[in-house]
Amino acid sequence: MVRFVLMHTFTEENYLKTIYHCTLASGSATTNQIAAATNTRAASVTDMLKKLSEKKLINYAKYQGVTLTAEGEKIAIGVIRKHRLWEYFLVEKLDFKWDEVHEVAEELGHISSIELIDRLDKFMGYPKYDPHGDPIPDSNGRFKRQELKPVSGLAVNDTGVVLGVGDHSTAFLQYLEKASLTLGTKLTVIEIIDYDHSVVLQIADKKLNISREVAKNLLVAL
Amino acid sequence: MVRFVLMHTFTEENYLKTIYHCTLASGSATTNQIAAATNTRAASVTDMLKKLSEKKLINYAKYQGVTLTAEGEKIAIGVIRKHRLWEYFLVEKLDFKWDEVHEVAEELGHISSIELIDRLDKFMGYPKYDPHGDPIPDSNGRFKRQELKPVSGLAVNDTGVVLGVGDHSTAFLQYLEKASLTLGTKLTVIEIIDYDHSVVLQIADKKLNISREVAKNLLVAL
DNA sequence: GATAATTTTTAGATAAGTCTAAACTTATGG
DNA sequence: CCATAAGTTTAGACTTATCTAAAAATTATC
Ligand SMILES: [Mn+2]
Ligand SMILES: [Mn+2]
Ligand SMILES: [Mn+2]
Ligand SMILES: [Mn+2]
Repeated sequence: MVRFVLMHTFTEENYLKTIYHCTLASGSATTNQIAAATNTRAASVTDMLKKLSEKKLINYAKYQGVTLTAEGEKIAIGVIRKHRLWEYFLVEKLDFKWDEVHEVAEELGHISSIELIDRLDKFMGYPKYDPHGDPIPDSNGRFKRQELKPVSGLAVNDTGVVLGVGDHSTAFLQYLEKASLTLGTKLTVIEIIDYDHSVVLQIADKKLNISREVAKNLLVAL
Repeated sequence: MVRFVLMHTFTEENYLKTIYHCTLASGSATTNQIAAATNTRAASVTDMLKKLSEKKLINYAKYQGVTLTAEGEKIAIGVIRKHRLWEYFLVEKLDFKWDEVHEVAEELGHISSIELIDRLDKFMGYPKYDPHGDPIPDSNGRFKRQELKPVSGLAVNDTGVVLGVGDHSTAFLQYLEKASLTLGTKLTVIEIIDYDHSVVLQIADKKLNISREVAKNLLVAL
């Protein structure tokens, strides 16, 4: 099978992507975080960190966690671009639901051809956001991060439009689907229950109560 | 990354597909043939044959070559279905040329999801032939083999329509493209040169001389 | 039918990625 | 400020897929 010069393995790309996401989510990427996210053991992660460090894709000092180098980040963003474009394709062209696409896109996102992904991008009209509201980097790796707030951060009478999720699990996405809390939904906070911090929302002419857990992972633009 | 129960590795699938193609092309699949086709060494092939044999995907007896079992053939045809559907997609939807798609489809053809490929098939309207004229198996693995003849097998005054190629190399496909010998072209044999067995064709209002080598790999329906 | 040429298999290594168990650092809280 | 917990790394092993070199089997040739 084809492997191009300067190509990185499926596995290496996966680690880089994971490090990127960990850093974004929690400000840093530690061995255990990466192990949890990649479903491997800490010892395996350490091995890979050494390898990526030698390839100058991450900055690594024993026991100190890691950050991506410019080159490592470029690769990570490339993988994320592929992943999100494929998710968009699966939902918009092949009629998958938003909770069904992540696993398949995980595989598709490692197909090496850049030509392929650029043509796919063009075919779909250069979409800006994936089915979960996450921004799709352009072919130069540029994208705007949306300024989104979790519903748990809103006050009573605040209004927002659902534009993203903080949890991409099938379970959460299916819950939202069922509750009609899909992307683009406009909502207003009616009440915040003291006892359990659950939130009562007004959506069109209906009221809906969501738990704090849900509120934290439901992201809106004001 | 996801690996399903009863899934086979990328590599195993590749060997099965290669064995299928060898058997079709030359009636049998030998260690050296497989090694040449997969760009590996005979010793590596032997190792894999033992493994596939243990999994009951091939019938293997030392020194005697191999054949696919029913299960092995089913997997091979599944991979071929994916490969050809992706080639169709690349040409019809993403505007790749027929000589550019094989390598990319080689990667895409190993994405595990059956759901994906069935939806892709539907999205494209259940195409019957890939960009090289090869039949695309349906979701039950069924397909009709076309009865095609190489132009080298025609006699003077015979007429045919180009519907397939015997050589899928970039070089050959580009040659055909340049010579306007694309799929669907109608041709008549005007003359067969004794000296080198080259063939003079009448195509619309033009004459074209092709070598015996080309004539052998240009497949037509009468 | 013996010998030479070809093909295939075995033996022994290597590289990538993973694991468990044990050792080592760093962080914490009494 | 040190003892223990938590987090990380090392050591050693395993699996998959590959290789080269050498041995064995098959096939072709005289
Ligand atoms: Mn995803
Ligand atoms: Mn997504
Ligand atoms: Mn092909
Ligand atoms: Mn083809």
